[in-house]
Amino acid sequence: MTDEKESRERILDAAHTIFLRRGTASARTQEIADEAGVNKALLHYYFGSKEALAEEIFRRAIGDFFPRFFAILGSGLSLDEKVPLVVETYLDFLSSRPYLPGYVVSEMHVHPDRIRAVFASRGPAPLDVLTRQIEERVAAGTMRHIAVEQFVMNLVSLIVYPFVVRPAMEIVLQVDGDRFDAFISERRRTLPGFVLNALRP
Amino acid sequence: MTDEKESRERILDAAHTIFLRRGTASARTQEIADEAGVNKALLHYYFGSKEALAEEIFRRAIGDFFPRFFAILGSGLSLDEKVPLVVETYLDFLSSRPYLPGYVVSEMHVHPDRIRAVFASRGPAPLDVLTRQIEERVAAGTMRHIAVEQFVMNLVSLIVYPFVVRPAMEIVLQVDGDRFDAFISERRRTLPGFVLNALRP
DNA sequence: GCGTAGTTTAACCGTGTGGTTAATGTGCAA
DNA sequence: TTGCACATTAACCACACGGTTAAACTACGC
Repeated sequence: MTDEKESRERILDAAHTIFLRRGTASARTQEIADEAGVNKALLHYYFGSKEALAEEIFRRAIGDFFPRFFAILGSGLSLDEKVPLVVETYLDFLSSRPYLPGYVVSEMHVHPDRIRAVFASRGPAPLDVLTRQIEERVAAGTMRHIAVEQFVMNLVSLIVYPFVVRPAMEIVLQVDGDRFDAFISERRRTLPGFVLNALRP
Repeated sequence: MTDEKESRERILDAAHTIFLRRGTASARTQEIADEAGVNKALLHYYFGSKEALAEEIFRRAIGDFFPRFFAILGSGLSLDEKVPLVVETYLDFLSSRPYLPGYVVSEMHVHPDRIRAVFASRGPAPLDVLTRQIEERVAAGTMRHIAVEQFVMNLVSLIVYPFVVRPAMEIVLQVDGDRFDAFISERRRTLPGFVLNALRP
């Protein structure tokens, strides 16, 4: 074929779609091949096995996740600027990728080894800038003390968790996408204040 | 056999163990049968299909989750008592069930329909008590306004999320269980203050 | 036009898996 | 002791699935 996009790329895109929707274990190589408009054998020609393809997709999915998050947290912005920016950026990012969080969680639950493989290449999270900012504020008496890891975990939890339980949310709130979006919009407004306020002395 | 526990119970226990560890799709009925010390056919004798068994396990897993949470939230305790109690209870609950959150998320991601089935039997979450308590405080000027759903979501996020990403946590923090436990202990201490503080006017 | 290396396909293959079957075991009521 | 319903098993089965193979198709340098 060699049509428009290269077959290899098309297979990757298709794999992404199918793996994220069905979960790796329930995804069928045939369905991926179909989605890519390609013979199933071609998929093995390029990637060797379903397993290898799955790892590639997982690496990409995670690669999207963390860097942009820690880029903001590690930047020179002040805390008061950082928190809203992280909230806004991350909520937008996740809003446009409904299947991503559930997929990542499922995958890391069954294949914790894969996380290790991904994190082996990048270093550990660079939190020194943030640490210093917190310490300064604490010293200045404008903020309660909190361990950096706890701070980051709180921030990430508040941002990501609703997407992780989105399927349940939509049923509990009796909604389809629209009301969920509204729910997230409200979080965009309120979360920064919530987090910053929580640490006032 | 009819040994000690009834076979049916033993199969359920085994299924719970295997499904939670491997994820439903990757779990093998043979492995469940082995774990239960039982012939594979017996499992079909009692439950008809792997699918049916999986639904039963999911229903139980979720059944453990929500009721005890909303029981506390709906109780007559004051907000200042409720929040710490929820944090404490829920963190303990999850600490002793490491695979539960990941399993539930995976499962609802691939089978959103199952959630609907479970929530059809119980009603929607009873949040009226909590709503009133928030309104009273807001009226008294001792609390910022916040929508109940947002309040609950924030609370649950902060409590559950670390367990959901536990496999990644343990790699990022370069730890096995002990340091994760310490991390959670610190949350038990700090979360109630964090949440309550966040809503001061 | 021809050779060659890289793509792509149709047709297979082995097997792991969920599920079935028919026979045997077990306890208990009459 | 027999009859009967429930419980349990060993041996099968069909087939969906991941993976293979050998041949054909393309493009491109010479």
